[in-house]
Amino acid sequence: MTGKTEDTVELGEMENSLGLLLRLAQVKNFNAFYEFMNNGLSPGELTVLWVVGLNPGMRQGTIARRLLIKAAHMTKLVNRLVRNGLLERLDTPEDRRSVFLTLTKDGRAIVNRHKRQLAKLHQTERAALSASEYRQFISLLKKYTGSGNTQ
Amino acid sequence: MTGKTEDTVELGEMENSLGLLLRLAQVKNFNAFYEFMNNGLSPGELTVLWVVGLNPGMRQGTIARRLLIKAAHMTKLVNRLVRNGLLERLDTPEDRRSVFLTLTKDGRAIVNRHKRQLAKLHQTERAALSASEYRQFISLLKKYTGSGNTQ
DNA sequence: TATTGTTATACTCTATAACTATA
DNA sequence: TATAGTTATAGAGTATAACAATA
Repeated sequence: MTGKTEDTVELGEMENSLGLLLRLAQVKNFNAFYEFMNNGLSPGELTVLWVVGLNPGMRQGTIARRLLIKAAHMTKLVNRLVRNGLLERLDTPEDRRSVFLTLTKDGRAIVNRHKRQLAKLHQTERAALSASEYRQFISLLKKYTGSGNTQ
Repeated sequence: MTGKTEDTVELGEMENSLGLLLRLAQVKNFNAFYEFMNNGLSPGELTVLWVVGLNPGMRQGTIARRLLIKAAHMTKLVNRLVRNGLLERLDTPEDRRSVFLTLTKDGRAIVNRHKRQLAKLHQTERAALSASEYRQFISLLKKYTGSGNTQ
């Protein structure tokens, strides 16, 4: 199978570059996502729906900060999901600057469907790794990102 | 939930989602990149320059496939780098459809400067991890992405 | 004055498809 | 016919700044 139709690309130190590897990993992960999750939703949209489902009535800014989504983009993303009937903005007397979010019935249905597909996706995602390697991979990612922190 | 715990976002199973963690990691990594690499170049541009430097005269399509850059985007990226005087297209008699790439003098200077800053960046990137954790992190990323393969 | 969210602009990257010029 | 690259279009995500309403 070593047909040498494709040249071997020398990467040097870049082969151990965290930045490049994270990008390659994300592309691979995106492909797996779109293969298993044909909801017509992007990973970002689905994540926001999921988080609103677990935190009904939470301010959109709080969610955006946790997911490292910029405020301007969060507005567009929420607009899209509201337009598609998956998300609702709640007007609140508590703080009338804020926007509080909740899922619609359709939104909850999408999240539940996603939940059932999540297992299949995870199974595919870790095909290249053993169970313990996968656990460690997740653990290191959490440590690197400082996940668990509020911000 | 009576007493709203301030700003604590519940993620549920999403807390162990490879996709979300990869995104959070990439944002963190991008921030580190822009903090240490003030070349006016994006990570993608610098990576292409680096790879061309290590593989002078290679076809741009070959490099694009290895870095998972789509052909259409690669064209724009190369145009930008050529316009900025960092990259040169070589016309070749061998296959006149192909575009072969090489660095200009300025391009080589940028890559060398980047090389010296890479150590500092890597030091920052692994601040949250021990040396052995960092090594394992890289190793797992390579395994997950199938890095080492040509494609 | 500071904060929450919105609007506007611009740029990077992705995804497709149609196109050219070679092979 | 197939391949290498280009062009065009659309959309997602990011970054920044200016802005309105509210606190």
